[in-house]
Amino acid sequence: MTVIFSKKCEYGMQAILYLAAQDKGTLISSDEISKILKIPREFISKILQSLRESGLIFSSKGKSGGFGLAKDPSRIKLIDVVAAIDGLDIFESCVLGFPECSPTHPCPVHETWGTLRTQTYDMLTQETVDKLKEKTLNKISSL
Amino acid sequence: MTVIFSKKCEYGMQAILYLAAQDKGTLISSDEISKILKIPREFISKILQSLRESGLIFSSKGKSGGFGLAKDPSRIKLIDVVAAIDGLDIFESCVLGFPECSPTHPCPVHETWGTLRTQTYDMLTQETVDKLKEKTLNKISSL
DNA sequence: GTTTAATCAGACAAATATATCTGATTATAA
DNA sequence: TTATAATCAGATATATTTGTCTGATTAAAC
Repeated sequence: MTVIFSKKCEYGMQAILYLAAQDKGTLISSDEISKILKIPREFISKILQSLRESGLIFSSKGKSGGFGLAKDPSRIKLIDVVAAIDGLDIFESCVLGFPECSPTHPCPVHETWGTLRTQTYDMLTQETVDKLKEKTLNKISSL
Repeated sequence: MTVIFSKKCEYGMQAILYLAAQDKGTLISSDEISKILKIPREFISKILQSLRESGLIFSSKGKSGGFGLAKDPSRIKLIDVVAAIDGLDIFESCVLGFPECSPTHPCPVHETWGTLRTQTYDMLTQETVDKLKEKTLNKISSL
């Protein structure tokens, strides 16, 4: 096994990209997200709830309710979803699993890994969901 | 939760680096590795067995037995340990968890992620355990 | 030869991640 | 006002990862 992000986080990113790909103001039900993205209904439902608690999306209850982005898509970054679901530990802890890996007690790959990690973090910080809208629509259309 | 490599894989890399940091020809017991690296005895034992099956290290049974590198440290790369324990799926599957993420059906971050992934793969391929010996000795001395 | 210290093998246990079930609550639509 | 379709909440179930236990096997040391 090797994972970058948990399933929850992957699904969360897919879902938020899906919401960002909709026309502004439209509400999407968890059922639709589940069907389109092929994610277990109850599972994505939980994930959407936690994204709502994190303030990235909002929800409307009752018939014809659903989910939508809670703020402007230019202000929602992939790293926000990662931070909300998986947390940012991965960007601080040692890739070899050594305890107390730091500049003063570096692991054997401390610097080289640090560079890659920073680049990854930057990428996730620069990628806002609106920048990815076109590509998301493209991907969705092939699902 | 966010993981790059599994605990098994992290421990495996630590252990093989530890073996590579020893004088050539010396055998190290799983008990020593367990104590120095603070890894549960029986757990690292299993991991060492699987690394032996993969041909990266060898073992000698009986009193004064133990483990050592099975080939020249200049020929053992970190990616070998990853391949043996976690497998290389991470370098092929979609970071957003989309099925069939490919150049013809790319996910929204397909290219940018691909670049980072390749760099990571290259790093793990270039880092042989002998190149890391000095740094490993340094780290070990602080454990 | 007997003791000792190591690997080896397989079952078992605990913790975590993933997924499902049940039913309550809410708000729209008929 | 009733039926419907949605979110919400908490408990439960399954799968995977991580870690432990027991004992067999092996080979060096005494």
